[in-house]
Amino acid sequence: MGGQGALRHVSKSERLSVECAGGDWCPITATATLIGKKWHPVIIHRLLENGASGFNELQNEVDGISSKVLSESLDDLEANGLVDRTVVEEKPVRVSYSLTDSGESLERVVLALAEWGDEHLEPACDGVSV
Amino acid sequence: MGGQGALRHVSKSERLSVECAGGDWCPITATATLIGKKWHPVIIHRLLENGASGFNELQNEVDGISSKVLSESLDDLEANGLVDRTVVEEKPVRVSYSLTDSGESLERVVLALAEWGDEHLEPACDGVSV
DNA sequence: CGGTATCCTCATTGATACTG
DNA sequence: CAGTATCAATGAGGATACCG
Repeated sequence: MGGQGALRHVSKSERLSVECAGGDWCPITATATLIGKKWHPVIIHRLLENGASGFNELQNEVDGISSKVLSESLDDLEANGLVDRTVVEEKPVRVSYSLTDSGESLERVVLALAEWGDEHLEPACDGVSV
Repeated sequence: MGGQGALRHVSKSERLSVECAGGDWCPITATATLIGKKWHPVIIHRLLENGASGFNELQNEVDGISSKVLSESLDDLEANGLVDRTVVEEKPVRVSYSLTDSGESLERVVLALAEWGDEHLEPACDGVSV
């Protein structure tokens, strides 16, 4: 996948540096806008952990999210091709949310987020580093 | 303050999974709250790229940010021990913002963000434009 | 240069309630 | 189970102006 074979010979960090410089489109801001919606990363993380889930199932796992916000988030995520919504025609009818390929590729990001927070923000432990 | 006691050998992903489950403190949300402020990741990225920078210097590099928001962001970042503010007593007096150790450790996160956006959101693929 | 102080507006959330 | 509808509250972000 990722068939944009046009780019070559420029190192990734170089490109990123240039792209975020100013005036240009910035992948960081773009991504942050996409998944920086407060609940999005958690939802994705849950989906990553548990695989396909139903709506209420998801709501239970996220803790604190309202159905409205979950619905909106899912909507947004779906619109951006990150999650897949499938209606399972059984009885009772269920809806299954799962990550698309693109969504799964966010694992690195979400994990990076989680690990950093885990290492630098732990609440119960002593103060933050100096 | 070592009082954490027994630190079991639980895999990292296992811990993260548990921590984000529900009711508990969640490192993902916590981190997202910290650096998900729309401009924070970009600021950090710029600092990562260019090293210590002055206020206006930073404002120029970020493109589009107002002094107010930059000020607030920097404030927030500093309060969370991510950036360091140093007044350089020269002439003319300057202020230098740089990343703390903790801030630099965000490189993985920011890079993950940037790379993902670069690979999945490229504007040319979408037909967005000025 | 390096910020603060206002004011204003739009986006997002949360609570609650209701539906198929 | 899986949402949608409303409404009120919050707050982040932008524009502009001003100060040391």
